[in-house]
Amino acid sequence: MRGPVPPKPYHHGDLRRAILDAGEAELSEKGVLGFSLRHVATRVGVSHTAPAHHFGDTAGLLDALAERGFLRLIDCMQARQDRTAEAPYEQLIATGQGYLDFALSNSAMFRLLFGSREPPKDGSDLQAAALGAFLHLAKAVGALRGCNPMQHPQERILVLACWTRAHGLADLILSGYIDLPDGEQERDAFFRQMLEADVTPAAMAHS
Amino acid sequence: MRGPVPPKPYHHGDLRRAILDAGEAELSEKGVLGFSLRHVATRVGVSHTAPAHHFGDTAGLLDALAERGFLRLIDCMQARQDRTAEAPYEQLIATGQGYLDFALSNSAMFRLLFGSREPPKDGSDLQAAALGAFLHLAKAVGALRGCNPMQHPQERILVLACWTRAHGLADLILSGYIDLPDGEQERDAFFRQMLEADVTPAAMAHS
DNA sequence: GTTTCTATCTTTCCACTGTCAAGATTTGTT
DNA sequence: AACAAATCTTGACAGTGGAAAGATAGAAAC
Repeated sequence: MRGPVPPKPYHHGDLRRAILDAGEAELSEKGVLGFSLRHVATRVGVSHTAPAHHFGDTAGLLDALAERGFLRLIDCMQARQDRTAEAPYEQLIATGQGYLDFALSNSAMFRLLFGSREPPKDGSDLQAAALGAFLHLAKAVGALRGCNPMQHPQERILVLACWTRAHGLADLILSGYIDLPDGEQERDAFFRQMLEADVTPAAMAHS
Repeated sequence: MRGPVPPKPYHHGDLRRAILDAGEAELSEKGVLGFSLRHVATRVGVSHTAPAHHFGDTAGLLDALAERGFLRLIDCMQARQDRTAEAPYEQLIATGQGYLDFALSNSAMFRLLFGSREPPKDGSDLQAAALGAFLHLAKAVGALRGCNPMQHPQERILVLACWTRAHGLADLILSGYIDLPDGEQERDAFFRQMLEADVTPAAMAHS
């Protein structure tokens, strides 16, 4: 026999984290368009205005979620790198494949990070998180090229080029305009083929 | 002296087109997230349920708008090609630059086409419109390669590679993560640099 | 130990949204 | 002229985010 369960504490204790967790679930289930702040609050079991105190408005919560998202993106890239040979070029490919892993298994979050809203404000935590993800890729390129790409404009272009290739592929797959082959190995091979495709002027000229 | 203006015709006459026009304006002003069906109806001067009869629900209107959007995308690519030398490679670059022109000057529409919603259903008009845009790019690649890319899997990969490069760049610029240089010529040069960047294994290996 | 202050959460209310059902109006058909 | 179909309006409903004001708890001050 236990005593009467305390009905519900007025103060949640760790509401901010709980809302972020629920928001992440809500996002992956309903997508950015179907995202409901009230529904998130209901998930946690608090009133629909409780999130406001921690995140301001819906945009504030989405910002905080996106900040988390960039960390998860970095995790995905790193996870692929960890189970890949340490040759710098293989590490770079793995980084890109991790980028795709993230996009395919967290499509709504991916859309939140890139496709859905206004660009992050200068100096915001969100912008810093995005920069962190970019630097993770830059590091992989730097390891291959043997220098810090952020200090050489020409090298920085290479990082951007790698990024746009992985990103464009991920986005078009999620949009439903590029079909993926079945099977994990086939997918990886397809992505490598897309990333390494030689569309330089010289290569395109002759078959 | 004119007679009394008839107060307002009960039947609009060309409401479908009027709603599409207003919807396009609403979209570019408010974006996909801020898009309001009622507001579109108010723009046209009809009741808030009038669009339903022509487009079903909001998703139906957005589908119709996206269909238009793909036509405009083709127009943008063609417009660039028309004012570019006829050398096949230059035509291909122009196609990509037209893709960017569209994305930068119709950002909300671009997001509607790619980043915001469910993939188009098989057999839908929307899917056909999207295929049209893809074929336009494929044609430019085919002219350079001297064959029909849709009939050769290896050539098709090249089309997809070109597409992902232009698309990824456009999307990351709109997201605010890649800054564009000022000036039209500088922009074009930057985009050419990004598209032609050689990230093939051999090129990345040595500086 | 009591009081006061501040952060946290709830309740209530409002304007706005998309969609449904029913009715009004016009056009087209026979 | 009468009927049928298409078009548009009115009214209602549940759901949304946000603002304002009140309730509660914990922390700090005395």
